[in-house]
Amino acid sequence: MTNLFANLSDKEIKKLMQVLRATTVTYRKDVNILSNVNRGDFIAIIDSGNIQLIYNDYNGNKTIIEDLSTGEIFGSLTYSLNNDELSCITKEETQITYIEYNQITNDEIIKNDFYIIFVKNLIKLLSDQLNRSNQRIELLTQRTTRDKLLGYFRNQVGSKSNKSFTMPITYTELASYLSVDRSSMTREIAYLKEDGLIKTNGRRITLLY
Amino acid sequence: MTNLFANLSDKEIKKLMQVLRATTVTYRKDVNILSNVNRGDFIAIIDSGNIQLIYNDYNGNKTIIEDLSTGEIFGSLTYSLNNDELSCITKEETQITYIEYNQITNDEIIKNDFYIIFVKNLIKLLSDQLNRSNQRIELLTQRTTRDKLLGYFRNQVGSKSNKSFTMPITYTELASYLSVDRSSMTREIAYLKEDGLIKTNGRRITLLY
DNA sequence: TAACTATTGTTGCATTTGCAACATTTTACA
DNA sequence: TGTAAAATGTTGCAAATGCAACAATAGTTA
Repeated sequence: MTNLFANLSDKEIKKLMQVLRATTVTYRKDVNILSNVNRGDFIAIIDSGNIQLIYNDYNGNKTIIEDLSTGEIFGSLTYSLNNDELSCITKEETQITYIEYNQITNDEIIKNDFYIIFVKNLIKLLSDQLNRSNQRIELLTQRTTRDKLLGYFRNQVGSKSNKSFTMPITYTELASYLSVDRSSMTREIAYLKEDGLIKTNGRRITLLY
Repeated sequence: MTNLFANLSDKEIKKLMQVLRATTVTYRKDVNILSNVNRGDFIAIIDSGNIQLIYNDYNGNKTIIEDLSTGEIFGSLTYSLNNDELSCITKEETQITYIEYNQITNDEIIKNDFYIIFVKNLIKLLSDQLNRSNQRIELLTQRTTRDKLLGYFRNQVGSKSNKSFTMPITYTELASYLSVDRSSMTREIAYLKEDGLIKTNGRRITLLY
């Protein structure tokens, strides 16, 4: 369940979906879901499943811009999807709810007293997404692979005292997230171990400084 | 004037500011404005002036994460500002309006019928910011300086037919935005010219492909 | 307008990184 | 449980890039 409907009862959600004129679609695996979306500003909520936003370079390269799963949102509110350089591929069977941006403030919806909860949820969701994007920018602007890795590791550790964490994604995905070559990244992780800055045990990483 | 108050009359804005318990502060040049903010979620709107969000590396490096000016917003809704790795410096005399996040949905404000306009403005502002961040991520994830530059240039040209534009920022700032070494970037621009991909005349750039 | 500051241009060099081409290990699933 | 697919590890090499150290302009302000 997405946070877009947090603090709302099932009944209220149902009512909300109705006045928002929300539509729900289920896609098979490996479908480009934007190819048949009739445009206009919209929000898409991933009810279940997993999608990837992929940037198609003008010279044919593909870059995974973002990997989104249950509860996360995307759409023209988060990305400029009006160019054909972005495609959006389901990585498994995926259910998506679409809401048109203009419906968010339609005449009917604002009569409901729970509307304010919905609005606050939406603002929270957008700002969370913005925080994530900006956190990634912080990492991407690091000059070296080493600094990107250490930045990521420190984010994961946060303010925990034991300075350990288990990788929430694969190393392959991490390389994509940090936009570095995977093999070079593996090499740099080896150097980090040599230099005594980190210790690893499979997916478990400990900062030693 | 920020877009946060678009489509609202002066009277409505005044009322809104009052019920939002918004506060306005003016800072001198080169002040770290977050050092004395009493935290909690907030939105800051730049009424006039210019600020830079700066990431302070654990080893002393500083990176300009973002450069914001009149009309733009920042705050905990857009950045995790609770760590002390980010500082926020005014680059000139700057006036800022603060709104506490929790006030956005307080009891008083929702009685006003113009509230819905404010909400829609806020959502628009957040999503614009998100679009900007994500557009930057698209560039930062390009593997080479060449692709970053071409990506930026193509964004600037957009769908214009003449494929020309005038740089809205300095080359120095562009290097920071793309997170590449400035001198290397200058070199790459020279290569792009040699290869006949672009033509430049000072700040004026033309794509030739 | 003189003097200072910021921006832009240039180049040699060391280092980092991407790329390619593998071997090995783990995971998924029929 | 066996097999295919995905993830991880390794390494040589060429290319891209950061860094440093300048010179040359352009822009700003006393």
